[in-house]
Amino acid sequence: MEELSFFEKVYNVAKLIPHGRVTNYGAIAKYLGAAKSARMVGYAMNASHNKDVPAHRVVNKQGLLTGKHHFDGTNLMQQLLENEGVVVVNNQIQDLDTIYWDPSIELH
DNA sequence: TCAATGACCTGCC
DNA sequence: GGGCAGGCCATTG
Repeated sequence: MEELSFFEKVYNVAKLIPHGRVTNYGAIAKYLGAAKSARMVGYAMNASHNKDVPAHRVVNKQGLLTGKHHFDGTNLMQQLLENEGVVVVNNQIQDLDTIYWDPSIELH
């Protein structure tokens, strides 16, 4: 795992996000041991379009779909989340505490 | 090649 | 308790 670059690690963790669950950039960064690198996680998501990474399951800590603008459609990200049972209103995830998934806790 | 930017978060004043 | 600036790695101009 440590042989992989930061981006590779981000991709691996993002792939482990359960169906219908969401997490934030800081949680992934913290799990990777770089809590201050949350920015890089977001940037990695930008480069994860070619990868098999569910970038739509990764949002900011406020539960806002800040990266939705980077998807093809206008509300594609929201559609994908709603398709998994995640309630999204006005680009903001509802019941975030319920569907929140923390890799540092779940994956230990 | 150097400098700036980017789907953010944490810590300090 | 709120606001501001720093930090991180990779990519683009």
